[in-house]
Amino acid sequence: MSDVTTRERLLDEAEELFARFGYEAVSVRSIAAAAEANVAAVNYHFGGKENLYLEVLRRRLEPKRRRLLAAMEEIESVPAGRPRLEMLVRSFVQAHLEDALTGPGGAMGMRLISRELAEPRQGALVLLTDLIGPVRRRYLDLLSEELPELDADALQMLGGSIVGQTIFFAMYWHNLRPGDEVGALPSERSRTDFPRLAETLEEYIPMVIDHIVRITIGGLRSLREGGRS
Amino acid sequence: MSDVTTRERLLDEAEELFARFGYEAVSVRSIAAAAEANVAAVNYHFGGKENLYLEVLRRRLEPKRRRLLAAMEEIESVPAGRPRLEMLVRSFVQAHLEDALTGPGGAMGMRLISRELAEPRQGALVLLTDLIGPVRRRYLDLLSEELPELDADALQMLGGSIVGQTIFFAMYWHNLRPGDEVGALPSERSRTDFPRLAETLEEYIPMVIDHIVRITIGGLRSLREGGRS
DNA sequence: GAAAAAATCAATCGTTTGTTTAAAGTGATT
DNA sequence: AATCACTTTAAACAAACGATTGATTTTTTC
Repeated sequence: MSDVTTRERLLDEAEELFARFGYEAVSVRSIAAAAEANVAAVNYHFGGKENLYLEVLRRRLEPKRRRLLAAMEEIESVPAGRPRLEMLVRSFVQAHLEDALTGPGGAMGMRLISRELAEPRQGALVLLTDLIGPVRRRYLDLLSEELPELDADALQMLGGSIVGQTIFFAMYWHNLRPGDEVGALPSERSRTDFPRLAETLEEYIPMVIDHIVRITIGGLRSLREGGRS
Repeated sequence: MSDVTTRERLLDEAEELFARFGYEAVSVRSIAAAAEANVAAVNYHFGGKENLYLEVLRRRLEPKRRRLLAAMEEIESVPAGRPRLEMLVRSFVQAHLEDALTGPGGAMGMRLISRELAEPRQGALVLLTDLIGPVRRRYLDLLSEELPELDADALQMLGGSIVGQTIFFAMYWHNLRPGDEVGALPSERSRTDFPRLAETLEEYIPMVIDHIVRITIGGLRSLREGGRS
């Protein structure tokens, strides 16, 4: 039939389904059906539903990891200073958000991650921290180099602010932004009065990146000044 | 047996289970068992699993809504200016985070909400926007009054920054912060090298509130200045 | 205290779940 | 053409799922 292997089709369809409905809500049968494969194919190729999920997660996380590492190496070649600090924040947000553009199913990666944060699965969270953990440590080291006056806790919280905003705006695009409900009546559409903010991901992403960078850099300034706001 | 009704026990246990494992992963049977009730009790009192979930959600959302409304009315009695702006941000973060302290099962509310953001259920998201939506609109109006130079999109994004950080730090406490795995070996414990940041919620919450407020107010300043950086 | 209403119970309904089995199919190597 | 490892297949498995039934118990109402 098609030239892509059953294994790959399973991964692709599983990713989409897992991202849309969550691990528990997706049955092995629905994955197999979407991939036009036999029910047993999941167990044959991956050894179970759980392993398939982990493989889906790993496949999405690995390029993100590499992208972050590449961005950090590029930054390390830049002399210290405020532009470097801004580059650091920007490249981090960019690396996460731009994944939503790469490839057809790329938009699913962030959903998977945000879901994993809200509903940590035994083993999946370990995989996540194992893959991303070292990058995160190195990133914090770079941040620390740039902001020696902040202690470990303050750095961690700064990182949390960046990650939190990034994940939220990713979730906003996928889950909160109105107007994409297929088959919805125009009256039902946009029953939430959230603004759409942007029409395409291509405009949304730089918009969000600029916003987060500006908030964070500005917030950082008041963090360094130390005093009451 | 106990003086609390079966209905209430079902709500309590369902909340805990839903928050910990997600809607799909929790069976009606496990809820009934935890509440020491019959399997049919869920259908008798709520008319199905889905309705029980919605009721759990509503019960958590309602006090949060009232708290936010009360906070806003208090703020409206304060003259405009920067302290009022900071109050606005602070009270919002506080209202969300402090819910994690009120009552025995209060910590579950935020988990439910963050999960709902990552995995929006048909109908549950409607409930959420119906209950929170009007409050949000009023909050944005207050923000707009304070920041007339920002357009609707910028205000929405500012709100996203606040919500994103708040939710992340709530999830961090529950899901990422190491050290609370019951029955875990000391070696398995804190396999993630995330800092604990605080030992109790009582110290964690003001710490996070201060951080978010500082970041946001500082970031806002650079947002108002408009120019680069 | 009898009648009515509300709540709880064990038992069971028809489906669906993830996984396993053994047989059949496939394409390359010998 | 035979052997081989690899893949796909239909069928079946026990277990668990949400929901329902009709009988029984508890509580309320008059």
